[in-house]
Amino acid sequence: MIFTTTTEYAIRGLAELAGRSDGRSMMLDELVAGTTLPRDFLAKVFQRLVKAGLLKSAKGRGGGFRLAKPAHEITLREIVEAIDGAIHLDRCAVGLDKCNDHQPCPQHDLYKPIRQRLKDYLNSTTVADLAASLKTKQAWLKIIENQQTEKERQLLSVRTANNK
Amino acid sequence: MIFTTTTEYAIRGLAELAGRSDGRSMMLDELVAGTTLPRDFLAKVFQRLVKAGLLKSAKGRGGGFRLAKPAHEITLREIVEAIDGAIHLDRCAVGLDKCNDHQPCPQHDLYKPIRQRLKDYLNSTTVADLAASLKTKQAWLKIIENQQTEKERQLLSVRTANNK
DNA sequence: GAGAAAACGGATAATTATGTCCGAATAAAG
DNA sequence: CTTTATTCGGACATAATTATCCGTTTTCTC
Repeated sequence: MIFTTTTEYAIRGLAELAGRSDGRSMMLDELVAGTTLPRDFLAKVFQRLVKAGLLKSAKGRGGGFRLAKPAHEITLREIVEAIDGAIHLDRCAVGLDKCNDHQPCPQHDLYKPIRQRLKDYLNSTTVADLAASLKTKQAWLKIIENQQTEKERQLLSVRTANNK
Repeated sequence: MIFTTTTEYAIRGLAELAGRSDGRSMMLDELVAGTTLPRDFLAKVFQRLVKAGLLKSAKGRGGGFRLAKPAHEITLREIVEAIDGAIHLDRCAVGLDKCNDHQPCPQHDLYKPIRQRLKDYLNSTTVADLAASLKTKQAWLKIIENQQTEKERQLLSVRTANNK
């Protein structure tokens, strides 16, 4: 509802890159491995990010992608704008033309605080934050998974005992 | 960024209906007159709203559309869900699977308050609010327009004086 | 009952978003 | 210089969204 799938790929791709590259250049195949990111489509997305100045790329053997600046300096807003163009949160729901902060309508003002919080979030959240979140979550999922297999093991041993 | 164009048409159409029908049935041609709403597409959208129970329709001569319940009882959320299906605000930005309130990731929690405010807005804003906003804004635009033509008139009279 | 006026429903077209493929350009390694 | 490995760029394919059209059904009026 908030991001297009293309934008979401950009976000996820950058988060993976920041979280696993340790600052060095990383190839697409490497970056995509172990994720559900679509290789070829992400290639297109990354090309756009290169042109937007968020990524740097190197062709040929040993090439790949790396962030054009530190992860904590790349905001969600920059990513969204690189993909979708300037953010168009300024139209009000009622959708009459000529509605902006200089010519607001009542709905415009009602919606404004929400819009502002969204903007704040987009401006203050960086690729570094996303990478950290991604790592935390992956670790967390791993724990869950282990707990489940442990449960299955116990369940299985009980069944085996009953079948004696 | 928030609503699809189809949803926006639904919102605008309902706002026009609520603001101008005085509770009586209104034909599409009448409702669309003076707006930029696309007649034929809106017809499709309204059909969906009828099926969703937000509108009632009458065929044949003297037919048209009317709200299925009072304007202040129809929320933005109902409209959005009638068009886009159940709201899917529950995925986090990082977009890993299995992310929801029971299995959150850090980003999920950061984004949660924003999501909540959006939901509150969708739940608390009604067609009656939108209709009122629309009217206020139209009146306001009218004033602006008059001010501008007044300015042009003055400017013109100055020019005429200079050309004497 | 005939004609007119309205929403309904299905078909189709146009546009945009998403996804795939492949040769070209580039760079490193042998 | 040849091979290999990578991104780049364009072309193409598919799917979803948005938009338009037209005959059908329903209802009112005369």
